[in-house]
Amino acid sequence: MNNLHLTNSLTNKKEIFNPISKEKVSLYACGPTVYDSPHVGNARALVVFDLLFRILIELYGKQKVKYIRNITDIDDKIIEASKNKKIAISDLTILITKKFHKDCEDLFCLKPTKEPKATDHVNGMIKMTEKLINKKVAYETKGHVYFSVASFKNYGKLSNKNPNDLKAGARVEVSKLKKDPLDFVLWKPSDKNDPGWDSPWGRGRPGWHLECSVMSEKYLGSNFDIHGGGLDLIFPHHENEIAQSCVYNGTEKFANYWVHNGFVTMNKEKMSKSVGNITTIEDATKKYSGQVVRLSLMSAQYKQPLDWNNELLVEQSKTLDKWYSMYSSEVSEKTPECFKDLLDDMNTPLYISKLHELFQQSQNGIKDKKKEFNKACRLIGLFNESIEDRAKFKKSRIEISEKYILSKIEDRNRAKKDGNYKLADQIREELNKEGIDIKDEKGKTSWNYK
RNA sequence: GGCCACGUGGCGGAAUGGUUACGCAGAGGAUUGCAAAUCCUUUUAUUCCAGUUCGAUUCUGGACGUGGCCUCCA
Repeated sequence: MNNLHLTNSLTNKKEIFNPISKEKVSLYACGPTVYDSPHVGNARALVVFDLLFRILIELYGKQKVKYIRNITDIDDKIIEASKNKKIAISDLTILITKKFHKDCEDLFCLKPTKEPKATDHVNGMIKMTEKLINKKVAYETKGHVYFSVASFKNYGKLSNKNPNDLKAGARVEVSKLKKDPLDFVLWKPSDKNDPGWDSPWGRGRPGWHLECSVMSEKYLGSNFDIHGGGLDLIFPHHENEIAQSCVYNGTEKFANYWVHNGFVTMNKEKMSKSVGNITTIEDATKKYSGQVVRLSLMSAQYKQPLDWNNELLVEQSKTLDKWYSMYSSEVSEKTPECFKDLLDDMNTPLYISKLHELFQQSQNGIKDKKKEFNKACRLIGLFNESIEDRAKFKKSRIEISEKYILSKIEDRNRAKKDGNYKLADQIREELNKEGIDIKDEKGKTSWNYK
């Protein structure tokens, strides 16, 4: 496979990816709402689109790919969280944004080309709302502005939903201000104490969907290549984005390809804050390291569910330990052969199986395979930390000192010399329990953090 | 109720109209004082029923099961 293929949610089919221009390839991914620590579910989307970014860079060149990932820093959940935690909104959003950036770094995600914030684009959102009202697809009632879904003929195309079915199945309390239960908010009034901006409809704040329409248009144009996000954003978020943007821009097409990642689950159930079954990225990376978390997130193809459990993490940990024995700063220049597996709708499990193969060939000393293996690992964001840094991380997890370890090893070697293998084995086992691996090779004893 | 995805060996997880995935675990061997690590060899699978076909795990239909969206969510 020489061309990138992606499953396009618009058609629900795997399609050949043809960018609008090879000189300017565009990717927009929905970023976090900064109200609470990001969890592993968020990490999956982060890693999936980071990987897609890397693939596009490999294909078209770093300078030619634009990757925009927004930060939602105004939202009802943020207001609520700031009240509950008794923290000022700006303090909260700054704190969580910092945490998010730390998580991105720990997971070895490349920085997006731009990371626009919603609050920096409120004017654009007001302008978009005004234009939608002028175009008669939006209406104002009592300081609220709604988008009229009935005025957009393609509504439901992305999520494969029939607006009539949606009405029949509506199980949410519908605001009386709406003309139609399906209509969604572009602008709403803010209470005195809540954040708000002056607008033609009074002091208020934007609806959630609006920001992505405004920011994608500003940085990528009215028609761009790929829009990504989690499966749960298809409806209503992305559906509403399409409706707004197409009417606003007067275009038929918004994003040409929609790519959606599957969920991380816990015991087969979706990991989500509302269910309460979350692991934060911070906790996961502290316990297992960012690389192991990253590798684990790539162990299933991005559209499939991925169950998060200790066995998975332990297994990937072992794999990475093994692979690190072939770590090298000498990296092949060439794109590895197995890159084609990534081109096939980002088939990471197949790609990883090729890494195992390359590892084995490197181990067996086959020419240039070690360089190729190192290149292939780096291509998907692995091997970004040196052996020393990795050892440092492992060291941070154990309590005993290096001095103590060395003295114990000396004790053990003495016991071995004396033929007291029982004592030697006992010492080895003790160190093992403390998180230290011992090996005797060619008459020399070496040790490593587990 | 509407729509969608999925059901592969002990576990995770790819692929495929006929032929080895891969990893972990298990078994045997090399190595080792014994281990560990590594290498070599190896056992185990396509939910059920019907159809299309010379042949189906793969295509079609149905059954059963699991999960998701339809409300904030990655």
